[in-house]
Amino acid sequence: MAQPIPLRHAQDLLKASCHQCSLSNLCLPLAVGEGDLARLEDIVYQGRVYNRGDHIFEQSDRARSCFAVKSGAVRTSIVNENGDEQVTGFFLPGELVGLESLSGGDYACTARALERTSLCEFPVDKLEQLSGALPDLQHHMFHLMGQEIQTGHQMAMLLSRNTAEQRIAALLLSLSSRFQRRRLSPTRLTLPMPRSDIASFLGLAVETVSRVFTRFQKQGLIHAQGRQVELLDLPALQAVYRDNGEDAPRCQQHHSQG
Amino acid sequence: MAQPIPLRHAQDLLKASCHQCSLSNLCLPLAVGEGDLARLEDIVYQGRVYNRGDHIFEQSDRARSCFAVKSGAVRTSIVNENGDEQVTGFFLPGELVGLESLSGGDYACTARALERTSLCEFPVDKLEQLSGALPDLQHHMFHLMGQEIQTGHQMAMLLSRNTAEQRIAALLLSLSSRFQRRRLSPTRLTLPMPRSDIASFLGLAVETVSRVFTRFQKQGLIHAQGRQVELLDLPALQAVYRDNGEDAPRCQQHHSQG
DNA sequence: CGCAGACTTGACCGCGCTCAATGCGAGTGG
DNA sequence: CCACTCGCATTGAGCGCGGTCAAGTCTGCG
Repeated sequence: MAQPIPLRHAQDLLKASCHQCSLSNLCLPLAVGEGDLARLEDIVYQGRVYNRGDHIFEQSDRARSCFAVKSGAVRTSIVNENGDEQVTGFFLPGELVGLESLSGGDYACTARALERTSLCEFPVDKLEQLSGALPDLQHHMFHLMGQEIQTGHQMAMLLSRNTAEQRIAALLLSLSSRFQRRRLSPTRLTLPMPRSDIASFLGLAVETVSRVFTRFQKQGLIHAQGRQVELLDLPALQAVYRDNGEDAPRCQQHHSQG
Repeated sequence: MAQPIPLRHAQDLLKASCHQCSLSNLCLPLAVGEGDLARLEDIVYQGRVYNRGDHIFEQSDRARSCFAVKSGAVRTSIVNENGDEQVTGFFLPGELVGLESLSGGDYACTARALERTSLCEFPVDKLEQLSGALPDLQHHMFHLMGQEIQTGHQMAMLLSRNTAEQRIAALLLSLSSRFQRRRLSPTRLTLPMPRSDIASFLGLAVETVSRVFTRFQKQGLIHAQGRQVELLDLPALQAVYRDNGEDAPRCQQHHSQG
């Protein structure tokens, strides 16, 4: 996190530099050249800190900004007309939250900090202006949004055609590779979210998530204690994700083909 | 593919004008002023015609263009490493296919014509260049992509928290409103896709789709004969989508709350 | 008219949901 | 230091939605 920064004026704090950020190679700065980085720093509010549970933006509020995660973790969720909530995404350091706010209008989801989290804020109007001026930035924004769309389709596939075990394996593998991108261990993770968020995100009941975790543990795939998870056998997890674990088709399983 | 159009020079064929297109108020032209429309027409290949089943682009091919549907209908699908296919979207006249190709790289899905279909093709590189020059166009592209992301989240919600009846009601209502946008009847539709595509899109078995259609018919909500569907009671369909139809909670139903 | 592909209908059964009870820290006050 | 509580996580019992398998039925087309 970003606390031990020497206390200067708030101005300075908000204008800390992307140059020094360890995530600049995962975040927007990677899109622009050295010369243009100053212009990006010019529109960003850096280093805002949120505590666990703090709301970053709220569904139906006017969408003014999108955010890059600097440290901590964020979850987004939507509430439908029925009143029940679904988690739509988890965001780790280096990732952008609220890209869909570039559609203009209001936020389509609510974003909350899952733990102590610091964010950089990009006002959408300025980001749009700057994208018009910097082709590389525009290209990168298109790239990110395109990827977000693809992620959505992958998610739809996961939710509609895969068993509970496959969904959870997929989530663990996704987290693993995203931890690895940040040069953290891909096998020893601390989940930033409770089981209930995992359940909501994957379209399962909490009980099912819990049961699958214990099943994986008994099979020696993971070692889990609360939010501390060790992935003991990545290839096996990938096999679970791909074809539900066993090559021997013991019996018919849910959703075997379409 | 492009046969029964009066034979002129290919040049003329490809440069038919957005000015005259009845969909210009649903499509990209709506984003740019009269003066800039020529520049959009300049980069578009108009009026390419595809027959039912023709592939428009293929997953893993180099992503060169996105497409606007002029008439007919398109479906996109992805094939995962397991080899099974999932339909990820249906596209009707006025809608853009392959927006996620703006991520650069390869197409993440396959697009096929569901019936005789004509499309306008926008090369992504030129579209990107032009977006840099025309802020309104860039804004609109961001808008469209942001909406696509939101649609994905809605889809995830539908797939993970809703019953078969709710999913099918939602699809029918979606089609209804999209037909209405084009000033067609919102209650008498001809489905452009077979049941199997509906099933794949909604994460259901074909048999289930069929059963729900007959159930809806018996309840007087729709009248369906093959792909001809009449929506007899839109409010009731909306009620089904929202809370599974009945105000009396007769018994516990799948996914009642999260 | 017969064949193929799309759609429908029925029988059966399993995954994952609901309901309900229990285990397990962490924070609080006596 | 322990009793109490509250949130989170785990475990068990029971059952329904929707999937698979397997026949039909309908429709268009050569």
